[in-house]
Amino acid sequence: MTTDHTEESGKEKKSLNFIEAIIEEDIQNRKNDARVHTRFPPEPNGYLHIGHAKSICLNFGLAEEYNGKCNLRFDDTNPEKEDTEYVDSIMEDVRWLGFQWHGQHLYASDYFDQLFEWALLMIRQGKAYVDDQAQDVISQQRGTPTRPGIESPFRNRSVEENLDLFMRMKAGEFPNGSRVLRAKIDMASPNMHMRDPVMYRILHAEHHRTGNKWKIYPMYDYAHGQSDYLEGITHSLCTLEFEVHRPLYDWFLDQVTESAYRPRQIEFARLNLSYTVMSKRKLLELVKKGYVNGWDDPRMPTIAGMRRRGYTPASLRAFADRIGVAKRDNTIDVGLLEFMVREDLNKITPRVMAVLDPVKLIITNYPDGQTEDIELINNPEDADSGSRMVPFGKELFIERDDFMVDPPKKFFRLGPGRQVRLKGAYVIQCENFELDEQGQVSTIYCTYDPETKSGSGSSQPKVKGTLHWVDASKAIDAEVRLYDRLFSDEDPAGHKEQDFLEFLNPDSLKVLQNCKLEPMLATAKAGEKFQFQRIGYFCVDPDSKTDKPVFNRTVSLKDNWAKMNQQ
RNA sequence: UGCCCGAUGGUGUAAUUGGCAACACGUCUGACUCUGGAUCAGAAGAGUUCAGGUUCGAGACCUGAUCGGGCAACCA
Repeated sequence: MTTDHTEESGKEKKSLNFIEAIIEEDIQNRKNDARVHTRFPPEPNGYLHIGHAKSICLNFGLAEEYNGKCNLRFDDTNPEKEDTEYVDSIMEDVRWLGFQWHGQHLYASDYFDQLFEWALLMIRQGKAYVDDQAQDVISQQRGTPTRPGIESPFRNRSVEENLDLFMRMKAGEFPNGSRVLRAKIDMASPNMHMRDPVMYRILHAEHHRTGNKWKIYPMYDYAHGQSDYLEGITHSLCTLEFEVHRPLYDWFLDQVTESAYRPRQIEFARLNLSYTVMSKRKLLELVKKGYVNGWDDPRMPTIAGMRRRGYTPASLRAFADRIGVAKRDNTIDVGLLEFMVREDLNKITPRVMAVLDPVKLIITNYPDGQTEDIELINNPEDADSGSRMVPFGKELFIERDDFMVDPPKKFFRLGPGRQVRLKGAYVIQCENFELDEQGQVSTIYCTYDPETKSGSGSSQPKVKGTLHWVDASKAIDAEVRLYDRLFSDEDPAGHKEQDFLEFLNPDSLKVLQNCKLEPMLATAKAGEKFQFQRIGYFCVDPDSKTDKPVFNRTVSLKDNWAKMNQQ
């Protein structure tokens, strides 16, 4: 969304997206009494993902922006697929994102009685009929996009017979699939959806809310618009694939009302994110086949997964705002999402010391047995965040990456003879190092200059690098889970010949076991977020135990050194 | 051979009575820095899918084409 600063007024004038433009025009014309009432209508058959987050932010955001209301309505017209488990997770996700729906949460199944009455009305008006044909016959008669369909032999039976049959369908007299109720529209319509679409099918299935009351269930096209109408929805937002359904949405409304009030369906392009998949089917497959550890695996683009990963609601909302909304197909660079979290986390997150891949460093001239407390600022971006004391001693751990036996000139860290600052403490100089049998650096020996303590103000040697560290004797052990993109291909689902699973990134999860953290982190609670100084943003995973903290990497810090090395 | 959408830098989104294309991410420079983070300063990068037309003037309007997406569940 672009803002433009008008100099005279000093006010921000936001440019409108196409939906806002429609809404403002409707308000202008006092359409529907100038009300704005949207709804978020998930089917409770899976977990919400970032694409839904876009829709949630849109619907609830528009309601807020125009002093309107937004309902949460579960589209539960298919008892075979839907479950209460999902209802709960969806409500949790919406609330977590920071939105509150208007009144109670609602269900399409709340309207089954009314929908049935209206169906009866349509039958009486000769606008609907019961078709006894098998599914594949009906399907064949529907024709193709380029060839008109043909009319069902049952299309013109009497109102009485239709009424009788439909009542008996409701009563459960017929088996699944034996009959349907169809709208009588136009089998020759160039729009496939207008070729006598099915309104009701027979389903002897237990519904998660209505139990065994119903043996027939309404189809989406029939139920959705009527539900909107019953709730007083004014702007019914959905994704592009429903564009061709709109004439049907309007047609069904025409059959039951002549009132001036009308909900309007508006379609927008769904979100696509690079390096991931978004379809429920594919996400389900990842879970079912065990490629990830459940719906809330931090690598999943689900809201639950992102929450566990450490994303904040504010960052997701900012993301939704930034990507805007339009009708053209789009693929958002996942880098933008990452930028949004960093931006938020940078402001709110306490900085802490954590060494992921530790190597021992001994300060040879530091007195044996001495320790001291070093004061560290919690967050330089937040003046109110204060400071804390962190233990420092003769033996420390530093990051293995921060030392090179034979460093290049541009390497600003430690190497034989080189000087660096230990963050918040002293300047040290590397005097020596030891290798183990594998040739890996096992211990680094340094000397320190007591005069260089942080804040001492004394003229200090200029050093190029500053390292993070932890006191070896006081550090706590932790497990750290490093997450990377789940797929190594930008568009894993976009290959005709190859299955998306072939593009799974084998390194999407790296578990580090011997990480060393500053002591204060022992008491961090699940969900708490930190910046591991110089590394990235991390949060405490629910798997965390008091004696075994577990941290998830939300996103790494921007790393120019790594970038330089790639080139 | 049908119907419905869409097309603006690498990626998104703007340009609201037609007035010489803006913002964000990314990229590249440089400054600063006790996070190679953040911040700050700057740069490159599109002439708006193409061809006609209307107009003094078109990314916006008209016509045609091209390309991309969607539509043939008793799914939503």
